[in-house]
This record gives sequence, structure tokens and C-alpha cells, in this order.
Amino acid sequence: MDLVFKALADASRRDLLDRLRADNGQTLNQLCAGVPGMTRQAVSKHLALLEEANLIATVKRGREKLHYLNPVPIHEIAERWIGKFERSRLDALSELKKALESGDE
Amino acid sequence: MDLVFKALADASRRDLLDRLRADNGQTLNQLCAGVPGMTRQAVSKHLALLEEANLIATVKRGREKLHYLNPVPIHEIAERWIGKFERSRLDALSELKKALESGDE
DNA sequence: TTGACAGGCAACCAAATGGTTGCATATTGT
DNA sequence: ACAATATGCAACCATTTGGTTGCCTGTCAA
Repeated sequence: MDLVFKALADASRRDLLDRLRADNGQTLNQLCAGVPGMTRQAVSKHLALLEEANLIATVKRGREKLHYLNPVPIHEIAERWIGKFERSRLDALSELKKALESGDE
Repeated sequence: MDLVFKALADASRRDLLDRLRADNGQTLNQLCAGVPGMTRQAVSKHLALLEEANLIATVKRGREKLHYLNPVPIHEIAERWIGKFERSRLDALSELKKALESGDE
């Protein structure tokens, strides 16, 4: 799960995921065209990381490689990690408020 | 939002958040006691990052500094970013399946 | 078959990151 | 006042990260 978090930590990689969500199954060069100002190799490295984190799956099709979004790890993060923080959301907020108030004593 | 993602990318920092969720309002030294094998300064740096990302709020209380969990940024991530991936979850999965099948042609 | 196109691999580089040690400052209790 | 406690700050170090350039491999089409 750490890999997923680290993969999501970079804005360029989140952007790549966004582009795949908008248009799934793109090739490396297609993705490069969408992210100008970065070499193909840089994009390639980002995609490799995303693939390692299992956030995208790839299919080799002749000489090109199609990239597909895999939403499962994001779902798992939402379920297992964010969920428990959501549950204590209001609770923690009221605690915080109380603490801030009592801090003025 | 980038700060939040980067802050969440580190396992030690996620651990600190977990500890605060379990016992909110801890001081630096209390948190250090919970994470052995790391100097106070290391923990302090992590907390500074979490604070910068607005994931924790702090209250100075005499010579000690209390740390409170702020679940709002996590909620925002869940809403704005994960939400849209969740919505396309099954859709992307079926697309992926189709692509994998047609890849065998 | 032979370009041209899509991608992979490796070396290299600068900057960011996670951690340390050492010292300074502020608060508290006796 | 003063020693102990709680934290802050700065310099330093090793590793990781994001990026580059240069070259190699594989595939398609004329």
C-alpha cells in the first residue's frame, strides 16, 4: 500500500491518472503528447512507478503499449485508510475546538 | 492539496496520524515514545510537515505543544479526488477486461 | 529489406527527503 | 535562582527522486 501512496504523491503521476481516466488505453506517446515539457523517458518512468503500484495495467499490442487505469488500489485506500479517518471526522473536529477553547484559559 | 498527498506518502507520518487518531492531543515527546527508533527531531520534522499540510493543528500549552488531528484535508481528498475514481471504478474494470481479452486476438 | 516509428535500458545529475548531532531557548517546579 | 523538562533551530549526511541524454531493440509498412 505504501507504493500506492508514494505513486499518488506526485502531481505529474496524478495528472497521468487523470488523463487515463478521461481516455483509457493510451500509448506512451499519446500520454507524452498530453504532458508537454517532459521527455518520453520521464513519462515512461512515472508510468513504470504507477504500474508497480498496480494503479495501471498495461497491454502490449504490437510495437505499442496500451495503458489502462486500475481503480482497485485507490478504492482500497479509500476503504481501509481514509474510511477510518472519515468515521472520526466530526469527533476529532469537536475535540479540536474544545482544545483550542481551553487553550485560552 | 499536493502537500497533503506528499505528507500522506510517508509511512511514519501515516503512523503518527494513526496514533493521534487513537489518542488525540499528544505532545511531541508522547508521540516520540510511541515511535521508538527515531529521534525526537525526526518526529518533529514529520509533525512539521503534517502541520504544513494542515493535517494536524497544534496548540502551545506552556512549554509543551499539543498535536490535534485535523481530518478535513483527508476528507477533501476523499471527496474531490478519490470520489471521481470510485465513480468510474466498475466502468474502468470492464474496459480493462475487454482490452485484455482483445489483446489475445 | 530497410527506414521510420514505439518503446526500453543505463548512466548520469541536481534537488528533495529522511535522518542525524549539537546547541539554543523557553517554561516549570523546588 | 536554578536544574530539569519540552521544544526549536541549523548544519550536515546518505539515499531517493525526478529528470536528462544517448543508445539499443523490436515492429510495421513501403
